[in-house]
Amino acid sequence: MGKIERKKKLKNTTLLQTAFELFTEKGFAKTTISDIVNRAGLAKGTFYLYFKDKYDLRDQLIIHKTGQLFLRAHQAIAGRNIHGFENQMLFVVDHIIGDLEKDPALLRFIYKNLSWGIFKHTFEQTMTSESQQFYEYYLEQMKKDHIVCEEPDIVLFTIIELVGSTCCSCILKEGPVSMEEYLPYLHQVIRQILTVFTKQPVSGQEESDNTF
Amino acid sequence: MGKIERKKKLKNTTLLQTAFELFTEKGFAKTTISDIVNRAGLAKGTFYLYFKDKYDLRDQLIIHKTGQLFLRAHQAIAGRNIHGFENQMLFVVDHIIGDLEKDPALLRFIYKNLSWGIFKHTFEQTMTSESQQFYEYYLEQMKKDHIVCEEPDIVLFTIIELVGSTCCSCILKEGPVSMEEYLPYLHQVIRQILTVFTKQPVSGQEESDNTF
Amino acid sequence: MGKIERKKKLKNTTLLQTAFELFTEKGFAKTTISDIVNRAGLAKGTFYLYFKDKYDLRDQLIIHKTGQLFLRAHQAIAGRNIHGFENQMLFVVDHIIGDLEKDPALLRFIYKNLSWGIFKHTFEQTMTSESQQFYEYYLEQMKKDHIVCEEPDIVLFTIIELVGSTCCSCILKEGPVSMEEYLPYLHQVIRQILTVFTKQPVSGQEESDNTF
Amino acid sequence: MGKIERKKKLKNTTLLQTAFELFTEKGFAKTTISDIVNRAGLAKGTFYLYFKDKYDLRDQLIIHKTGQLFLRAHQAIAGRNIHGFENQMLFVVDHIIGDLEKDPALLRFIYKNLSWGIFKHTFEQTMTSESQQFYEYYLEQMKKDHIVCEEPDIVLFTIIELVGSTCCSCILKEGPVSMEEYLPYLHQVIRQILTVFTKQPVSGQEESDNTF
DNA sequence: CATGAATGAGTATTCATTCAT
DNA sequence: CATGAATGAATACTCATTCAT
Repeated sequence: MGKIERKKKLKNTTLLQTAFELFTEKGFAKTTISDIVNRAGLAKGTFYLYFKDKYDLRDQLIIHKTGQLFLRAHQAIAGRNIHGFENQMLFVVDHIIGDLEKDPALLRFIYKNLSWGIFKHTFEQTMTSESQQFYEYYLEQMKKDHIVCEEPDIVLFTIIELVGSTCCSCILKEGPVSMEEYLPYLHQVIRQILTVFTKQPVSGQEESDNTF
Repeated sequence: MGKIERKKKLKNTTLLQTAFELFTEKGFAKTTISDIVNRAGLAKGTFYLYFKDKYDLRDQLIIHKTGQLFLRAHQAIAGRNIHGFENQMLFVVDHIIGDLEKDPALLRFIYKNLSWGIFKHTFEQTMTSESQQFYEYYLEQMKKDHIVCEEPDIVLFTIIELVGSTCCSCILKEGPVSMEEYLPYLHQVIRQILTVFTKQPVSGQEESDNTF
Repeated sequence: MGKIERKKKLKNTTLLQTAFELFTEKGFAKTTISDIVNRAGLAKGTFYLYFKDKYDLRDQLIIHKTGQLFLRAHQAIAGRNIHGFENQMLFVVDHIIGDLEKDPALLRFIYKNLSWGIFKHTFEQTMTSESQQFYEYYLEQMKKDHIVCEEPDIVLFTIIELVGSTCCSCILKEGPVSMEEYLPYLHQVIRQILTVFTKQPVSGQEESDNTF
Repeated sequence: MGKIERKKKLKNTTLLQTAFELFTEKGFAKTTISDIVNRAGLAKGTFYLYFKDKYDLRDQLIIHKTGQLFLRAHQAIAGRNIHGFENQMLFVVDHIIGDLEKDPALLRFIYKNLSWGIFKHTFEQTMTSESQQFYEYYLEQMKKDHIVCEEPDIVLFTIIELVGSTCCSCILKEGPVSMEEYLPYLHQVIRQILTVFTKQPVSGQEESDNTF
């Protein structure tokens, strides 16, 4: 019976994967269920065995894809030796922006829902592991740096909203500036946000603690 | 023949107005051209005399409605005696948020396109007078306060994106916090942004005025 | 503008006619809107300009077709010299049964809704002229024969229900007997019904009156 | 292995029972095989082990349910002391009408197929015991009352068709009259039919009883 | 300019039926 | 015998757009 379960899982994944390809290629609105199942090599009816409708699939996909964005940034930082919470956050932001610049279709798909996946867990049990992982990493790094933050959620929320929103304008639309031009300012704002809402430890020891 | 001109203008306005009602009532996707012309009391063909398609109408409407949002805030401030650029900006932000809280349907319609109207003019001639007025007011107030700002566009852009984006999450979605809870933090971030990217005049005369 | 009206009327009729052909050929359930508009040479959307859906069309058609059944019987009797109300009624019944025997597909379509069209008018203003004509003829003939009937509706209703129902069983289903065998019995029952619920004039003068 | 037989019988009954519930709740057309097996707690494939398709199931059900209608009337009469064939027939008719008035959903389901179950046996071996029982009771009672009837089938057929057909119109549709108003007339017609097609025994004892 | 009848491509969704397990 | 995942044909209905009047 494990065989059937595995087959089902595979079909689910195939459907998600194929749909994402088509959504980024032709856009969500112009992608039909037929397109998806045709490319996935499945029957139309099968789609409805796995998803309520196109919107259900899209929402699952947005959460999954935003989660991956954070996950990739999270994984990338693991290999580097980046000291200090602030620098880590900026690295993550840069990494995400880099991903989105390379893949504007992904950005268009996620649109301004960057923060969605991250804060779903606040209310629901079913945390998407990917974004949940990043969220825990975020809290952990604060702790490691002995940073005291009364409202870590609000700080993260503010940063993500700002990044997501400005990315959309700078990369996709004719925002007032290009992402390249905007980046230094964005960095500065993020630094300010972190400075204002967190209390850095007084002494300098933390630097040595941070080393890993 | 000014009479004909006036009639045309009226039809245009009626169409915009009716469409907005329907968009906020039933959502953009679920509103059909038929719905619009039926309620407007016009013929289907007439729609195409005034707009290219539903998307054209929507875009005009978003720009118009975001413009009005800024215009109303701008007009509201005129009656008050609010000193200091920062306080003025915060008043404007609060006023806009107040409007959006009262009318979530409007927020849903504008979605995260708050900054759209304001920066259209950067590239196009056809500036919507409403948002353009606010933009000029913004620059003027900076000048009045002898504030030096190298990139006023970027500052404004950052603030508007942040406000628009967080409004959507806090008011429409189950954002991590309610707007009420978030507002103090939003204020603080905006103040920081203004502080960092502008240079206040050296002398302290105004400073004392600003104190409240 | 009469031209457009005429065109609309024509399309409505074409749609009704074509649908009836298909309903009797393939049955109601197996006939699709596509079938209908294809054969009618019209566009799919046009169908919905004239009918709410397939069921709306069917109901209009049943009323129309039952009406015609009565109308044809009514017209046929005009040419004959049939004396006496009872004989006239039996002629009408026989004529209708004859039509239905010749066209079992029509019978299958009308199914057991023979009485529908006749008694719609009791409640609605919009009487289908065809069946309404017959109803008036029915009352008129009673009057001419000086027949007193307290509940002419109930008498007619009983007869029509009996005829419609037994026709279905004898012609379409494997009723206990064939229509041919059943007919004499049916006649006798109808005669009984008329005898019991009406009061014939006492004297024999009426015979001469009836002559036309 | 009577156990297996019993299990199969149970599933068959469950399926019939569940389907009937759904047919009367949502109508035949709107009830799907999925609906039926879901509520019955069986697998989809199992349905096809017991019935050819939905129509097969429906037909079995109509015959069964019409049979029960006659059976219940038959059982009810057993407890009473109703003398005379005519009175017995009227009691049966009233009992059936009573049942149908209490359960219009059942009437809608049976529609105008009341006579179906009764006369199936004329051709097929597989007589549904329920309706067959009534048929035999009907013949027996005639005999008991020394009633001579040349075509008992036709008499029964006429009565059942009339009852079924007028019930549908009076109870379900906006027939020209309500069932309550129609009932006396229906009784009279049935009495007439019995009178005309049967020969009462010469001796007058019962005759006087019957007269009312 | 205005109309609104006609169009027909386009799409989501359902559901009876099968068959490998 | 029983299951239920998979199928995919089948279909109703919508709606933006056009164009003859």
